Amino acid sequence: MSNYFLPTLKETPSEAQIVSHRLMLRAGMVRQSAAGIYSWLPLGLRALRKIEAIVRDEQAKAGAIEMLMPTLQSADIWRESGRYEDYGKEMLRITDRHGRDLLYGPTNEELITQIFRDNVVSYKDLPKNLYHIQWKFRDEIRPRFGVMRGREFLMKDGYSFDVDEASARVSYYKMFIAYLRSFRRMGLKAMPVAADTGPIGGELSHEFIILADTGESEVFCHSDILNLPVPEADYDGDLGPTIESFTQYYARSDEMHDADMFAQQVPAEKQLTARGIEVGHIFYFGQKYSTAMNAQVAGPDGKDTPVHGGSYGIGVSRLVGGIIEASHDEDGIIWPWAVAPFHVGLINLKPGHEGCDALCESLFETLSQNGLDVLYDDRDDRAGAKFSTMDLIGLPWQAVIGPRGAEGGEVEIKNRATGEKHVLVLDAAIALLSSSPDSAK
RNA sequence: CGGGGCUUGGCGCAGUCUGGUAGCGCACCUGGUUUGGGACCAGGGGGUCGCAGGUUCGAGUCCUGCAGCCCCGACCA
Repeated sequence: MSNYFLPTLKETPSEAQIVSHRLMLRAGMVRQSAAGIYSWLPLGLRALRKIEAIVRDEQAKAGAIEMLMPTLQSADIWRESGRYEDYGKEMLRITDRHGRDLLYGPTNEELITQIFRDNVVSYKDLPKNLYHIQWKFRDEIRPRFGVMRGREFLMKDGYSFDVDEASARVSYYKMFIAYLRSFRRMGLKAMPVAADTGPIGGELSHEFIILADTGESEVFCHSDILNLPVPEADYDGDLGPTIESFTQYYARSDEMHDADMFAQQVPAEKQLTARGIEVGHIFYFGQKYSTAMNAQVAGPDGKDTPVHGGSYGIGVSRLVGGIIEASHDEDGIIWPWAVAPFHVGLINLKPGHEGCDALCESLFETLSQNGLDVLYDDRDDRAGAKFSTMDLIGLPWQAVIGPRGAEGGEVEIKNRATGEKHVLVLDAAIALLSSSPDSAK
C-alpha cells in the first residue's frame, strides 16, 4: 500500500450529497473531472471490474455473446432509424475535421442493427444475443449523485434478435433470469418491476430496482417479491413459470402505477411503496429498428421478415454507487465479497518489526497463492489511522498483525460487516480468510 | 431549461455587510517525543482569492459581464 495509489480523504468534499458519492470520494475510488464525468482511481476500477466479471459470467451462462462497439458512432445510422432528431440535446454531437457528423453513443440499437443486417440473412442463424460493456454518454440536464447519474457511464447493453415474437419472448426471459442472478451475486436484492414500454406496448419491459432511500425511482409492489428465490442458471425448457413466479405479484414503477389495482391486488399489509435505484432495464421492442433499418432474415418459407428485437441494459458504473448505498455504515463502505476491490486488508501495525514483517509477508504470499486479492497496508503510520482507512474502504476481511500477537504467530481477523474479531494462528487465519464472510450476515 | 446556492493553498472553512498588503483546521515537509482506533511539541513550504472588464490612491471585499460546480423540479442505465 505504500506503493499503491489510494488517496483517501478524512473530510467529506462539499459537493457530495449522498452517502455513496461521499464514500467513493473519501475512499479514493473516483475523482470528478467535470459535471457527471469521473476518473476511476485504482480502487474504484477494481470494484468496477468485479461487477463486469459477474455480468460477463451470467451473460455467458444465458447464451449471450460479448463483442465491443465503439463509443463514437456515425450520425448516418441514427438518421436512418429516425432517432438522430428525436434524441434531442441529450445526445452529444461531434463534427470531425471533414465536417462529418458523429456522436458519442448514448446506446447502440442502431449500430448493432447495422452489424446484424450486414451479416445475418437467414432465420437459421437465430436467435442471437450480442452484448458489450462500453462507456456511454448522455448529456443529462442535471447529472448528480456521483456515478449514480453521471453523463458518462459504463453500461452493459445487449441486443437479441429472433425470428418471431414467441422466440423473442424466450430471449427476454433468459435475460430476466440472468439479471436477477447477476444482481444477487453482487449482494443486491433487485426486484423486477413492470416498466413503461413506450410506443411499442405490451407487457415485456421490466426495470430492476434495488431499494434505497436515495433512489430516484418510486416503486409500488407486493412485498413478497423481495424474498423470492433467485432462479438457477438453467435456461433449457419452459422459462414461463419461473418468470411468472415474479410477475404474478404487483410491482410497478411510478409511471405504470395504478392505485386502484394496487389496492385491489395487494393486501394492505403487503403493500410496499419505496424508493429505489434502477440498475437494469430490459425490453422487447418488436420490429421497431429492424423495420426502420431494414434488418431482415429469410424465413423457412424463403420470404424476408424484419427480425424481432429486444434490448437489455445494466448500469455497471451506477452499480458501484448502488452497492455502496445498499451496504455501508458510519465508518465506511462494506463490500460484499463478490464485488470487493480486494478480499482482505492486511494491516502491519509495526512495519520494520522483524516478527510483524515476516508474518505479514507469509500471510500475504499464502493468501495470494490461494487466489485472494490482498491489500497490504505496510505504511509507517499509527494504528488508528490504519484501522480507520481500512474501515473506510470496506474490504470484507481485515487481518491485523502487531508485535503483540506476532511472537506467537497470531493474527487478528476482523469481519468488516459484523465487526467480529478472532485471534487465530496463521493456518486458522488463512482458512477463515479464504471463505466469504457474507454468509455471516 | 426554470428556481436557489456556492467558487479563497490538496481537503474543509473564515474573511466580503463596513475596501487598507490573505487567515484557521486538516493534509504536506523537517526535527523531536510518541505508537493496538485518524497523537503531541517546535519549525517550515505552498494561494494570479473562478475568469474578464470597471470604480478607487488602494479590490478577496464594491459594480458589470461571463464561466464552472452543487442543490430542488420536469427527463434517464
